[in-house]
Amino acid sequence: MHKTRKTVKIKDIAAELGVSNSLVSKVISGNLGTTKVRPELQEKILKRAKELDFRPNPLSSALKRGRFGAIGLLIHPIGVPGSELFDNLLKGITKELNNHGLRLWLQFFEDDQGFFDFCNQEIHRSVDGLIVAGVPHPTIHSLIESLNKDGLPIITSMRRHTVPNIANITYNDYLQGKVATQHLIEKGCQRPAFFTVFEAEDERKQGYLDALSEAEIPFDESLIIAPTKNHYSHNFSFMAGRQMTEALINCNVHFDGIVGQSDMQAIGAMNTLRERGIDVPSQVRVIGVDDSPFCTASTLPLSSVTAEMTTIGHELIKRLVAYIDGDKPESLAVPPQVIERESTR
Amino acid sequence: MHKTRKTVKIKDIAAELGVSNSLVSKVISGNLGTTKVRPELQEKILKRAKELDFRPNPLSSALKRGRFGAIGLLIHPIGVPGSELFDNLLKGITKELNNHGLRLWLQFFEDDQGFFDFCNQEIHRSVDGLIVAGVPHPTIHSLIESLNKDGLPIITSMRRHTVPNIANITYNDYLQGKVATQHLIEKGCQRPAFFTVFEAEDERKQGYLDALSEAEIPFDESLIIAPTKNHYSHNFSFMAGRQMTEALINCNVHFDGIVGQSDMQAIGAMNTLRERGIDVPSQVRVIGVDDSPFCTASTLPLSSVTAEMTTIGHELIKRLVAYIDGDKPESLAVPPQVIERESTR
DNA sequence: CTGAAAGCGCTTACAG
DNA sequence: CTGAAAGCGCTTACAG
Repeated sequence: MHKTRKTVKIKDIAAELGVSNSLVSKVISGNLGTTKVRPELQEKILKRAKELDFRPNPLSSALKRGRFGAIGLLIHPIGVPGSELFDNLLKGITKELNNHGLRLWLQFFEDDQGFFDFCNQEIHRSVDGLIVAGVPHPTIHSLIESLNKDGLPIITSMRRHTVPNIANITYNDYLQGKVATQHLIEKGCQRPAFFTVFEAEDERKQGYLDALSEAEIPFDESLIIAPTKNHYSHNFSFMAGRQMTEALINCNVHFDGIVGQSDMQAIGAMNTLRERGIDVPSQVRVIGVDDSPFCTASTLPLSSVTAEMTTIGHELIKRLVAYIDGDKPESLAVPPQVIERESTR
Repeated sequence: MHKTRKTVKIKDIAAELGVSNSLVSKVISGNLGTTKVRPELQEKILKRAKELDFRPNPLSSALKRGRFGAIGLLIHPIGVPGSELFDNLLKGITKELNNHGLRLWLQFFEDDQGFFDFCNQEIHRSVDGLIVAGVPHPTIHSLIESLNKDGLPIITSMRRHTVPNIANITYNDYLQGKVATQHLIEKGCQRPAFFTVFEAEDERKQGYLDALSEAEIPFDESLIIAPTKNHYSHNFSFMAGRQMTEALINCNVHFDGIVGQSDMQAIGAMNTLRERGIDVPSQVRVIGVDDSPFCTASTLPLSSVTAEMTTIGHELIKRLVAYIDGDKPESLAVPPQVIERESTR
């Protein structure tokens, strides 16, 4: 066994100064309550505590208070590889947690089983609140609901299939589609194509349609195109972007812009366009989604629409903290920004 | 305040079954010690605990046992954006932690101040061991050493400037340089160029030199090239790769391969080569480092050498767990793999 | 075979 | 002005 850590305890200080444990605890925590203490004694206690670098054992405090001073983050790590969406979320969460003096328990889960395992691991028994993020399968929804009903404050950050009665904070698909399209229109596009994904509903597509109609540009069905294969990792890929671009060209569709569903798709599109002798941005302007590191790594820097994951992280914590204090939070879809680069200049 | 969570406690079960708290605790934890219990009573206790979904409060157990059942991870998140090195590390760590039934406290720090703040946040008072990862400034070394001397098991995962007397687990720079070069030589390169970075010592370069000499290829100084600007975020960038490639071409250096210091550099190089009408891989073979998502997103898929971050994560936890149990661990530099793609075929 | 009791290190309502 | 005492929910050496 590793050498045990020596730690200063309240009773050590109390014994040394000849006062009670209670007084030391109260002075140090600042929770005097009805207690009065002589300023010079208070001073003396604080001074000694500082000298000894005393810190209350968080376990004992938590046990006594019934608060853990911690929140749990349960992540289902699906996302476009390299997009850094998850990294930015984590950055936002940890930063905001520090503002509240809270700590973070982190756990990943790959599938439903992983989520059930988590519930068996009792992390939810060690936190004051929980965030569940990712694109998990709806089978875990009832478990999330039941944890919440048992009194655990929970907020999710899921893209689809939100849990009934649980606030959800995520990016704004609708506005992402809309502002990306508006950006192309502002730059002069009259026939922007739209890459879609293999899904029943697509809010981004609605954003695209609304942007067109607000600009009084007639909608042409042939400008909407989907990948040929329905698999999550394929839908947003480089190859999907290439395939859809090939398809547009081969079908002789006239288009002067492309709204991708990811930066990877958009870069795939740019490469195909270039190979076919079509210039970006003079002949076709291209914009992606996520504002990932790929944008500045491609041959021609790619314009993109942000996902605002850092902001989402901040909001998750702010609202979870309020929730723990009794305010049931509202859902939120954070509006995106357009980041303009050479691909749409 | 949010509705308090109702939880089943040991004494609830004990009261209900008319036995002592002690017996319930012992039966459930499986630590009977010298205690004997009638099988049918044992059965009854376990059955009821299961029915009520009883889980011991981890805080109480930890307080009593003096073990927290948790380890801390303190990350200094520098790394090539989009490389996913950090994500993979985290994946390895969390997976291995689950095997040991341990939980993870996560904290980021941007600079020295962040590290000191962390130490004020007492996370190290709530964990059985600590991992410090990244490329932090050496000013925090003494603090790490002193935490360790106070009895906290610590392992680092740092690239340079390891802390004296603290085991360090990271990727193997030397072998990365060597196997990348060997791969190019196997593919027929006789004059591979080597991108270096703006640093005093460069283990990868030594790997390159040894690979050449083992293959009896004479070393030509003009094949070694560095970026023109010394800034961390520039050293490994796309633009650095372009600049170094331009420089090689402009100086009329004859070369038939490139070993990059990152995938971004290598992709920058491939783009420049292509623009200058030089074919990859037939005229110049290119290989990167990190095996990041960029490799399959570039126009021509890029061969790369892995960083093995998931393995590093596993090893960190395995060794930290052993350390907590009393075995002071050794350092380790995990050997890389070559992932062959079109850029070196 | 089983339980009473002490204790992990705090916090706080209550009594002087 | 200050302290004794109870208690958070477990665990375990010890006594029957």
